[in-house]
Amino acid sequence: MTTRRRRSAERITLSDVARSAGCSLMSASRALSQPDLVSDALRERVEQAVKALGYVPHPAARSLASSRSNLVAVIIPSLSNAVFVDTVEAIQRVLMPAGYEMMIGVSHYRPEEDERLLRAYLAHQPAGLLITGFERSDAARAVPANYTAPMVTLMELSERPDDYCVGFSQLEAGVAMTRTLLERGYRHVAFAAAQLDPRTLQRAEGYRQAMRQAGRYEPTLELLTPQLSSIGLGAELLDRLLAQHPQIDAVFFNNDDLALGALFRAHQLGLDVPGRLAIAGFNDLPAAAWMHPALSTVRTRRGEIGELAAQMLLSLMRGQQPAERCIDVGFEVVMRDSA
Amino acid sequence: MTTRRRRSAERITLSDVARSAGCSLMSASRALSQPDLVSDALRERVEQAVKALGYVPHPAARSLASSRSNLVAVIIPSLSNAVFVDTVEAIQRVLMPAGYEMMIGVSHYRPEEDERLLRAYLAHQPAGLLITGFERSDAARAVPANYTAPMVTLMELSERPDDYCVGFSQLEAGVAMTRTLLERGYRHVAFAAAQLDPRTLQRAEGYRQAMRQAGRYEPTLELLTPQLSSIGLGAELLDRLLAQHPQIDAVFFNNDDLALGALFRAHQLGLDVPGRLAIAGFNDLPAAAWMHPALSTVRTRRGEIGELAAQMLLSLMRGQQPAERCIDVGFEVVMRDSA
DNA sequence: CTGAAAGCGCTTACAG
DNA sequence: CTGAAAGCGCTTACAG
Repeated sequence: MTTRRRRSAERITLSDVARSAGCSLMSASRALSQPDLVSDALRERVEQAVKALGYVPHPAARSLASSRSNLVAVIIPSLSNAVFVDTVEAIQRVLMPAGYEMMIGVSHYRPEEDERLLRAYLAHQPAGLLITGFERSDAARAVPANYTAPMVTLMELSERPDDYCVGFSQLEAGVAMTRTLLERGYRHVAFAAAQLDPRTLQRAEGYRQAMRQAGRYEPTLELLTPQLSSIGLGAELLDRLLAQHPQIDAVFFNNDDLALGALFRAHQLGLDVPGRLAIAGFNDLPAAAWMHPALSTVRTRRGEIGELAAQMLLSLMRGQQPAERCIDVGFEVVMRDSA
Repeated sequence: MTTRRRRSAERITLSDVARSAGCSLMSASRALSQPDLVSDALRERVEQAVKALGYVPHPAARSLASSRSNLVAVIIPSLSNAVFVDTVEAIQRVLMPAGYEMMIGVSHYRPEEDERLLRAYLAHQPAGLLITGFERSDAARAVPANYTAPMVTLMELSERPDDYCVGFSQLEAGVAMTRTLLERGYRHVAFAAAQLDPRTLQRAEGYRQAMRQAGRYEPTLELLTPQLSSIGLGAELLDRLLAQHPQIDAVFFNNDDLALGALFRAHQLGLDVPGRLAIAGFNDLPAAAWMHPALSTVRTRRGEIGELAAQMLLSLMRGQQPAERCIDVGFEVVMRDSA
């Protein structure tokens, strides 16, 4: 037996299955992909052959021939952020049983990387795309149009009529926590954020609007840094804020990691929270409720975002229009003991 | 112009590039994949054509024709566990610049799921595989042998001569922390664990060996539950341990999430840590050092594991033998204030 | 250094 | 309900 090229361990192909089932290659193909269009007898023979030979379809061949795939590309900024992990887990829970596989790309909050991933994944002819946020260069936004794959955006909301999305208003969430703090009587409310991705900046804008509206906005009370968020950074930001603006009586941190760090530091400094200084976070990570004092924060529904976005994508991939193009899952201000 | 089948937006193919560059299809192919074998002039014309047309290679076609791909399959048990996130991030940091893309599969600590993912990913003809742990059914272990893709195992160590791996001895780590606790004078050291994956059980065995060796082993001091680890569960396990065995003076938790929960609960109960009860964890997550009291734990080098494993896989995918087949990155017992 | 041809493993109209 | 043929976009020996 002379094979011109050695296949890795003589892969079992659909034509082996067909031969073993005593039918044509394409009947075998049909028996697997459109079983309804085939006689019961044939279907059974093919299924047995598949089992007997241990046949596994070749995704690349299928994708090349059909210009479709069972791949869903998911692009997120970070895996270190529990928010995106929860979202991805939820996505997987709905996509996997439906027979899809995920390609997860992590952009590390870098726009160029986000766009590179988008292009690279599109080349794989994914059946669908799940991407984070709308901010993207015009060129990058134009790319998906050349492909037929449906796309649902996570985390943010859009007014454009041709967008599909599941998220919540980051700006409104920023407004809501700031207002709550002001209503509780805090006068000098600082805002501290790291990373500075679009959603962070939207929340910052919300903070600004609420402060302006209350006539209490002071630009110097905003502390923004491009560094990556971490517990340690939260502690550091608290130090800086306290040194520069001893008059502050509350800090709204852009996420719980930072707020946790600030809470730890406050404890080290013997600072009374919330007596001397109130501290609030964003996301409601598991540790938030366990801290002493328990952290006040904004609860985000990232599991729901992942689940609903994946379901919407599933509809689109099946050629159905979802009931809503953009779903607002909302958020919830959760005041505990720290503010 | 009659196209028999409508391609999605008339994809630009390599033959478009060849036509535009005024050369044959296969010279174009060579100019891209083996540029050294081609004249400078040709290479430049092809490169220009690629740029002008915005050509993007079709991964499925390439993979089908060459029976190779730029996909590396990574299978981990969980993304909620920061340990695996750190590992995956490190893997991505070395694989991405080398031109590979990752398919991440999450098994949720379910052996069937782990094996299903292994088979599914293998069908994609990945260039390489990175999997977690060795425990796998014989059938599943046999599968990769049919494929040529090299495979490196994460987290554990192996004695078998044909395994590639990067990890550390989970058993030794369990022994080390238990011994340290005993040396510090704790007499009734309990062990609490959730999830019960192979690595957890190896650590439990380490605990058992150390306790037996010290003549202090009591089976009832082991609290094992198949539930998923979480801060809340840690608090719960502490309650149960305290109720059933008031005599315990130390608890070694299988991971930091559980230990953190126990620390929070101890604070709520007004329990003196480590005076009345010592608490130790495993992994050294970022929050561990910030707790009050700071958590004693076992530091694991998961970033290093990911990095070295990816580098080893890179060598193997290039056909080179790595210097070592199994790398032991070790671990470090970090005693802080909680024990 | 360059090219014509075959082939990777599958699916898709089109006939029967 | 079933089959013969063409084609998806690329790479790989083999010639020249």
